[in-house]
Amino acid sequence: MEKEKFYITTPIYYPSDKLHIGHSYCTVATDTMARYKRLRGYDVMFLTGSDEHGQKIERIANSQGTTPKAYTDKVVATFKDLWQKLDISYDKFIRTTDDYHVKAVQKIFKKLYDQGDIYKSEYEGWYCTPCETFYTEHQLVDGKCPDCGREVEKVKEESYFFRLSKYQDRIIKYMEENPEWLQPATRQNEMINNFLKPGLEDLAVSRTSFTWGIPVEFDKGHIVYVWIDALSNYITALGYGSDDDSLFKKYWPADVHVVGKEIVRFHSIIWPAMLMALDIPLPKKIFGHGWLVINGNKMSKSVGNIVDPFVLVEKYGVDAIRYFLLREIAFGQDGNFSNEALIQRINSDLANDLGNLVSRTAGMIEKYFGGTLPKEQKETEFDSDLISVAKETAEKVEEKMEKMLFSDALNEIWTLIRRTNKYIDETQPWILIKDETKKDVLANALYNVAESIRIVSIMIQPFMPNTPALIWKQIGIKEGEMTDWNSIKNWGLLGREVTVSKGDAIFPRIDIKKELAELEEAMKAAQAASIANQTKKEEEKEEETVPEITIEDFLKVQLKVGEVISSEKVKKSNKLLRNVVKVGNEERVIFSGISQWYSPEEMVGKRVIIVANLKPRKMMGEYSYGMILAAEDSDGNLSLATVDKKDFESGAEVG
RNA sequence: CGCGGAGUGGAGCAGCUCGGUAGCUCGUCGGGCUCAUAACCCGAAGGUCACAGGUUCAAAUCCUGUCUCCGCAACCA
Repeated sequence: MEKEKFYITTPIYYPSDKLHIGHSYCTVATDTMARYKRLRGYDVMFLTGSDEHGQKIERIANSQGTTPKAYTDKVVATFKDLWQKLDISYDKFIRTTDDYHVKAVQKIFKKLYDQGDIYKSEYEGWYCTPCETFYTEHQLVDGKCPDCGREVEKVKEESYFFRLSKYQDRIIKYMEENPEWLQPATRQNEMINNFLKPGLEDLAVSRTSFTWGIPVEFDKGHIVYVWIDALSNYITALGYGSDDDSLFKKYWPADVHVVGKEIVRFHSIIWPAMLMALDIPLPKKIFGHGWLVINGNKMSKSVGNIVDPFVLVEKYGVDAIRYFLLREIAFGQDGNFSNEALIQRINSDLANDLGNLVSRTAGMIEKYFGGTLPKEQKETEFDSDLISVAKETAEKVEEKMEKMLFSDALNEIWTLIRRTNKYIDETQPWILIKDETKKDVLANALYNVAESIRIVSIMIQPFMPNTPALIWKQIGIKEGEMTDWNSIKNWGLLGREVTVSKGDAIFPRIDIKKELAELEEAMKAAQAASIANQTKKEEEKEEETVPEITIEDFLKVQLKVGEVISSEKVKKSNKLLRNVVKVGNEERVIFSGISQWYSPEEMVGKRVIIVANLKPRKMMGEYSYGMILAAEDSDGNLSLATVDKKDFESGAEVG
């Protein structure tokens, strides 16, 4: 009989930056599912990759004095390195710069154009010449460039459009008829309410404003924009649009696209519309997972709370990290990441519960029987409950895994681990050993514990690729029939004469206090290194580009001392303070993006230096009259420029 | 009234679709045990299920309203 196929994908990641623990989380989850399906006998295709085109990459490469291809080659190498460290068992890694992908995308584009699903038109936008960037109406800030604040000019850019609107009703209908299609269910409501019901607009699918991308074959100057380029990776990776599409025929439709919640929209609206247009079946499922948040905050470079997976793996090993990610966070929801929680989990679940169970079992078999259990064994009254829990666990784990409820599945496995620890207490081997006539009972008890460990070790395989082998070595079994998934439903498969060889602790306990301190430092060092790298480059660039000015230029800027009369946080903004500043006899409102470093209370009474003749600018619905000066260090921390005499006259000129 | 998510014992979460004894892990306290990685096992304390109304014999669960937090967006002079 031919194996059933299972095609699973991660998003393809954008190499504008290093990958962080959030990307790792997504990929680890996908990998775990892939491993699980392989264990269950499926013919699995697991795809991941990189999305390498676009203006941003072009710019970064330029700023580093290199080519986009050379730049992405470098970053993609670090992707692969990370996946290797995390034991990601992908079957294929697609790069959107791969030539088969490029050709296939061109074909797709042409086909859609020929059949009228793509048409040429132009879209109106705003162009900032210095930044060489297009903006849409709503991206503008007070009618100016959101990047540099300069004037923008209205331009029409020629572009190809995909008839997204045409597929709107079909997508809504599809979602309503297949409520399981987009998981978790709340995401579907979001899509329908936010995007589908208000109405879809046709989608601009080409650009002429940059060149790093896949050219539209029949219209030079146009580059295929991200939608068609990136999304089609899921089919081009299988050879769709190439001479050999046997893999595509075999594996498509995908069984599940695992994606982050921020890109659910693309995968549940644009991608299905494209597939409908191409007359290709839709993926069977889209799973939008949540984010890892750090102490309740989103991970972000500007906050500086990026967690580096390399550091963690280095310190605790892959299996512990993988376990933590999948156990601690309910898949589909946001979850907290913290070093404390990580170590807590490692100590309590891995070291105490699992590691110690293996240790004490191997220890007893060695100590009481010299390493091998005798054949003569006699049942105890506690056996049946342990055995039935083991059987139930196997069923429950399968149930949870089908729904990708990784945390729940692990929870079930740990229930069996705890039950096994309890069984040892119930049977009291250390008492039995004192009675020569009860050797058979003792042997049986230890056998059951070993058998339970065997079953546990099989079920944790998808989550922890390395630990099972360590356990097998200790309880004396080899990979094969005895480690097959189906064998977990078969209590007693392990030979009665178990031979152990006690080794080192699988998961040593961690001194939490000491470790936390060390970890903080390692993270900081890693961060500092990467930030230093960046800022160095930025500084070099700035030094080059900031021209000298004359004293006349400088005198155009009117600096004055102002006294902060009152200050309040601006609602809905995480950086802005609204300050009322007294400058001489007048009071003016000045907004300032410093609330991360200064509380409103602290601000009041400060004598700050302001730019007094700055053109007023509307922010958050109100005008700001001037700018409060602050210094910014290399980490982005701000410190206000103030005058050092506390009651210095406000309104005084600075120069 | 932009959209969405969340508010459950000290912490982190489950339960809410299909109303009916509030559950799990960690932590705390007490006990047991000693084979083991100061581990394991048992027990206890601790919750007006954000708040206010409503439906119902019965609401954490359904309905209405309010508040707070988070994300998207906007902004970050």
